[in-house]
Amino acid sequence: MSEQFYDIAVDAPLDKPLTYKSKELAPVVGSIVTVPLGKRTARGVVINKSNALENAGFKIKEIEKIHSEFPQIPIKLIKWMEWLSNYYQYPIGQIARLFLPALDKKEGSARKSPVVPDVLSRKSVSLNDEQKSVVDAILSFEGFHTHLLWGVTGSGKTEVYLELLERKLRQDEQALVLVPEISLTPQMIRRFSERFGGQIAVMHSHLTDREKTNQWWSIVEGKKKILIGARSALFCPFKKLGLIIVDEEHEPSFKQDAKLKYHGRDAAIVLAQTLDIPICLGSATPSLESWKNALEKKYYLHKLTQRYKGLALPSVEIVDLRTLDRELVEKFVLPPWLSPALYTKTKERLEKKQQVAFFINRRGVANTVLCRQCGIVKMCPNCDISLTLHGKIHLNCHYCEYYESLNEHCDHCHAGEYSSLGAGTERIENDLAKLFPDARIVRLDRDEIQGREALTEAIEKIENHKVDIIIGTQMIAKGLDFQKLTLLGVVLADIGFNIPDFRAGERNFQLLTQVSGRPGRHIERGEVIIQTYNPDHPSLAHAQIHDFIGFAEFELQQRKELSYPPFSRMACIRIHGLKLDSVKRAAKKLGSFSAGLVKKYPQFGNVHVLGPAAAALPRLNNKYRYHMLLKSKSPTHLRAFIKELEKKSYSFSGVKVLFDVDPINTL
DNA sequence: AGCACGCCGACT
DNA sequence: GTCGGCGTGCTC
Repeated sequence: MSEQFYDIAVDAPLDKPLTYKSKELAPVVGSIVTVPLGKRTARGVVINKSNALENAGFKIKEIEKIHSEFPQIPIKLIKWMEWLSNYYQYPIGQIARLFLPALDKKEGSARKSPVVPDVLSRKSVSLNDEQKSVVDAILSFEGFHTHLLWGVTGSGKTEVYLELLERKLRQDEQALVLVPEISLTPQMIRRFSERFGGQIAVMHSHLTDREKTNQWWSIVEGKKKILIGARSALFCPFKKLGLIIVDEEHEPSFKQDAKLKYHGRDAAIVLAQTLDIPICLGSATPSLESWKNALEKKYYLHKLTQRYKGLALPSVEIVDLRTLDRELVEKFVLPPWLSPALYTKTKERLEKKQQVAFFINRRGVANTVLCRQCGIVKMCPNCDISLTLHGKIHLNCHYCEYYESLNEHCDHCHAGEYSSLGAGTERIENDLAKLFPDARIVRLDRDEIQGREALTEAIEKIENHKVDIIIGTQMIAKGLDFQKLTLLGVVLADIGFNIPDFRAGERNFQLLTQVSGRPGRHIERGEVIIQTYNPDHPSLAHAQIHDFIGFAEFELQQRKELSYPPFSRMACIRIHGLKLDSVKRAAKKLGSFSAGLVKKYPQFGNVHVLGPAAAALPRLNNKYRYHMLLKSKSPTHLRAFIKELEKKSYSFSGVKVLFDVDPINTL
């Protein structure tokens, strides 16, 4: 047998595959191998037969071993891997590793509790006409198409998913259902098992290595047909994948923020394209990226408009905190965060023995500053992003270098005093306990509820009506459905839309829409009260009338004017290191290097460089952090630009430069 | 990511 | 003297 060369993606942070040779072993593209690497060995995937010659300037080593216990990675998945590596600027060998299970194969031993519950009942669900026609429409296409399923809360997106899965299974194909990690509750897995019995596998980060390995093999060998998982489930090499569903496609948590910083939804779309299979994105409040694609007919839009049992959506009332009735506030002795309207309604509901929830959006930990009198928020004049308060008087923009110090009185009305936003759950709990001494209160937030059992316990208490008032953060926004809950108060909506991010409005709309779907799903029409200092904020006004289309239209116009995504692509360059001055110096050098690129090459003329500036958290884990944002209408040029910066980035000692393409978190 | 090499402080 | 701290550089 003659000697043959192979390009192998080895498990090391190298920017390209390495070349190895072999005489006796006959690996093929996709084989998992062990190769010598320096003074050690490493695993890798054969990604090419190479025509390299022996005199390439380095010594070509021999492949040590082929792992025939693993199936070969299909060529299409290798293509996808190459796309990921190229697009997200991450070493291909470290992507290859993600395809392999952590442990050796072993047949399932008796375990504590099965990952997927043993449910036998094959519940068949009947679809309404709208759902049926959506399923038919989606399945009428052959090969790769992206479908956007837009359905209001309670319109039965899951039924559509179940039917799509059923039909795919009949064709003897497998399917992948991607969901945000938080949605992967035992309740939701049960819902799928009730329909598909033992054909379900599950994959998420809370499983043990043994559990993950077993689930992995059950899909790879085709014993299980449907994999429900968080984004990491994308890396399972299916035997015969025929459909991908991405539920809650707008969820920012689909973006991984460490290592390979991929977006689960976007990577799924490219995977579907590579495999030439359909993909269905679902949401009640689609991301503007997806919505724009649907408007431009790049995605097929399918609508679900009818709610289950014809229940009306809750009424939403907006309370303007700037113009409270002082007399009433004093009469009831209310804390400053509580309006007479919300207080009175709460009282009414409690007297009717119904439940009331108080929602606090605590995401805005970054302190935004606003005038108590006129409600105007301090904004950056360059970026149209709210400024962030540091210490007592320092106002910084996190997108550019803009800085100012805070004046005593409002720059706009010259009368009101500034105050920074933030009212903790604990404070609210204490105040409510005083106002309603007989009410039983439960608090659901990260501090109070740790782990799945605590949450399940709290939910049971609420379901059995052992609780009258629920105080919670995002935790109560997600999919919870309580019989007796008829009133929900959003304590301070402003925290949500003033975080320093151009997507703040979008997130806020999504969140308000989501919480507004909670109350009144059973006994009577629900009611939502939103307290705010900015009653005219567009995300609020549209959420009030459950108007996604109107919101999207407005927001897209804004994004277009400021050329933010989806009208451009962004990349965040993160620069960090232990010494402030070397980080600063590296950041400055990268900044001027970037400016040079823009000037020198006409193709980079459409790349806009913002910063470099100190990151919102300027020191994290003992490391100083700077960042720089790139914005461009052309993804191709942006990628080429990043490649140039990457080459340059090796020249700084003691400083690390990381690339985040399509960043979700720019803090 | 590993692993080795190399250049400084502090300890038998 | 040398043991070991971790900054730096390389891996087909």
